Amino acid sequence: MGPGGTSDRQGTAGGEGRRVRRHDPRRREHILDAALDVLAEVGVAGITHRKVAARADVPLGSVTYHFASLTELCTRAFARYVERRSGEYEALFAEAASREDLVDVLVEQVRGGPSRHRSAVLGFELHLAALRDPALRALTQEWTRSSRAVLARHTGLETAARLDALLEGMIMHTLLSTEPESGEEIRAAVVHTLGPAATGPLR
Amino acid sequence: MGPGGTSDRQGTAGGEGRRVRRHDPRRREHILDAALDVLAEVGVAGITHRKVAARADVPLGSVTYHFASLTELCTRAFARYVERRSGEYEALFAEAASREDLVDVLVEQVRGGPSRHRSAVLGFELHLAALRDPALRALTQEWTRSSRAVLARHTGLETAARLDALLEGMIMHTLLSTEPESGEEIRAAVVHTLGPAATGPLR
Amino acid sequence: MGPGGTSDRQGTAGGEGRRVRRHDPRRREHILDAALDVLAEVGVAGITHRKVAARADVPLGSVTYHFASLTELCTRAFARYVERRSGEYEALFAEAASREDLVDVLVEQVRGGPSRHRSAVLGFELHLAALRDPALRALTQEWTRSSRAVLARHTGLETAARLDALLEGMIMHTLLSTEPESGEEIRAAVVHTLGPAATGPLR
Amino acid sequence: MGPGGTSDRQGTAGGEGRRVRRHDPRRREHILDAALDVLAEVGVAGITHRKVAARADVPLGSVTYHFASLTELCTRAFARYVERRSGEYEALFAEAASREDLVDVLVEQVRGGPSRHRSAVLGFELHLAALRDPALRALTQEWTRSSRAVLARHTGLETAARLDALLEGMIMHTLLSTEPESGEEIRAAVVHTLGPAATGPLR
DNA sequence: AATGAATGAGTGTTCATTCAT
DNA sequence: TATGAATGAACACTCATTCAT
Repeated sequence: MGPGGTSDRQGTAGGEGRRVRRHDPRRREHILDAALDVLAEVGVAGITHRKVAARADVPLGSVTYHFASLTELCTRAFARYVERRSGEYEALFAEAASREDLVDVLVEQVRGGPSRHRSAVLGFELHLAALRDPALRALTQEWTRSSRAVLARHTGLETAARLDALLEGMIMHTLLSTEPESGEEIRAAVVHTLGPAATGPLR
Repeated sequence: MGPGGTSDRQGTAGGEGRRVRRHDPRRREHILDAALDVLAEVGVAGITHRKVAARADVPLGSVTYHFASLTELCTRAFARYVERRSGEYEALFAEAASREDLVDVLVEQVRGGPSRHRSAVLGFELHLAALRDPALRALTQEWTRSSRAVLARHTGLETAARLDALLEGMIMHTLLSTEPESGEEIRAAVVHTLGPAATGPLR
Repeated sequence: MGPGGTSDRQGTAGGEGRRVRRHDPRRREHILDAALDVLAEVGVAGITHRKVAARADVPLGSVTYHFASLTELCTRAFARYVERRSGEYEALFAEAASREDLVDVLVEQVRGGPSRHRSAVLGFELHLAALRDPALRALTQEWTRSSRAVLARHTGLETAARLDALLEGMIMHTLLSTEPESGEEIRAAVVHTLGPAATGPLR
Repeated sequence: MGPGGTSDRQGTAGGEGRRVRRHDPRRREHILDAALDVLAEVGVAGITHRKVAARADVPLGSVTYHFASLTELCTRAFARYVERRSGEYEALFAEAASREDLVDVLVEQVRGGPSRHRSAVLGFELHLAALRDPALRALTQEWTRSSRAVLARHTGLETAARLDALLEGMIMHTLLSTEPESGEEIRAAVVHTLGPAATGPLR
């Protein structure tokens, strides 16, 4: 789509006068969120400046102005994702008081819903991209470290690592499975991986 | 890239006659292998007809002649990957006679080497692509089914599913980790997931 | 001007059906000539793929297909210029039988007309570009060598070199001068630089 | 380039306070000198506001604030060049007392060194630009007039014009030649063009 | 007076795909 | 059957210029 395209927002149409919106201090963050949306939808393989600009309802030039390259945009967007997701993750498990709570939360993570779906897809996108871009490796390591730390508070370090891997694999399989995986199997796997009740420092 | 390009094979010609290779019945497979190489290197995000043609040392037109679209090329290449990988996987575990053998093989899968690396990357590439392309979903399901079946011959179905997920997660983590994960932790996780010795139908 | 622009030639308009013109074996040369036109008009500073395509009445993709980069296009175009100009130059002086003829031809070179103008501008354009691009240096050296050789046939080598430099400077000054330089001064300068009649090997 | 850029001066800031330099009356001239540097390096073809701003260590906005357009910036920069160069030229020849001195100075002009290189490149850049921009024509005429006047004080007008042209051509050839032209040839050409000793009004 | 933020036009280039041979 | 030539759409990115502050 060129500058003369029809789906750009610079047409003369639209009586709203939606024109002047200079000096939006949140513009950068706004663009990053749009980039995450695009990444969730079409992945690193499909992201373009134009898609991000359209999603953010921002001129194309604004995206290239705020981020020196598409690569940098992706990197920053993924960083935002990790930061945000780490917070959510922490909050999620902070509320788990009993072992049963813990299991419930873990199962919920795997079964997911629409919002979990987006988050999981972004996570895998990041992991795969990090395989080829060392600059992203820092992010995946930070994410692994922080998610294990959260789990370890309930289970001990060794179990946390196992659990982390198990979740990663199960989430992917769940996302790909057409028939919804029965909750029972997931629960059984989680419980088994958690091991005997006394294992963790869960009071 | 046209005749002005620098990386094409044409133009310099030379009298060697290395030009005529008409009617190569393996041409199709040759191209698919090249496509897998490219996918391993740059992923779905970076694959192009031209890169595949260059890798296969084949004219650009040959790639589009044998495959109607880039998407189809990727799909067929992934199918080839799954087929081949399934065979390897089966062979790998067929030799495991004792529980100890089984553990060894599993650990080896995770620790991987260069050749495992390529295979793992392709696997994740396929999984991620399948999240968005239903046509690929059939492949991931076939792969999951077959790998679980192989494992189940040693462990029972339920354990196989767990193990499968655990491997998936651990492989990804190992690929991304900078410091080489200690073999001990991997072994411990595998053993724990396998459960008490008597669980499986391992004769 | 984007793909949706109005001055591109891919519009649906024009009942002529001027569409199919595939397989023009002279396409490359045609583009090079167009590039020289553009270079003469707007210089290295102003040349673009699109201007060349428009001038050649050829799709944009055709230009990038035949030449890997704009730099290569310019280089090849300049090479074509030097080759052509060398031939013209040689022919021009081949006809000069007497010393008077020689002077006439030289004066004519400086006074120039519209066609000389274009050629001179291209020459300066090439010289300036060659100052920064070593790849073009080969062309300017070839041109200098060949033009001096042509002159030397009438004057001896040393005089040829002087004459060559004098012409270069005078042509530039003439091009830039608003009032048309009197032919007399030019002639006097040429005669003086040629030196006493007996100098050259002009029988 | 925006905040995402890597070569901008902002962002890293630091507490040095190297930031406030308001009301610098020499700012304009500073920018013009930077523009000349850029023109010498990349020519009219490559100059941009950003490169000039970077070279002058000045905010981008400062360049567009002081000069209404890039064209105007170039014009003013070239004007500065001509003015300065005229002064230098005059000073150079003012010291030439004898005909031998004169020849020495002229030869030195052609053989040049790094500083002459820059100056010569700028001169050719200006000449070529003036071919297409009548606004610059005034500058080249002024430069031609003044350089001829300087020479004419030693040689008479007619010889000055010849000499001027010869120098222009020889300088360009020297700049482009890979092997350093022998000083002898240059000297011989200059002496020949100067003509018999008595020609000029050189006391 | 001065500048950071912003944007629309346009650039070089890549590439999937089509087509004549 | 196979392929070199061709092309239109899109892409990442640059930049002159404008404008609010």
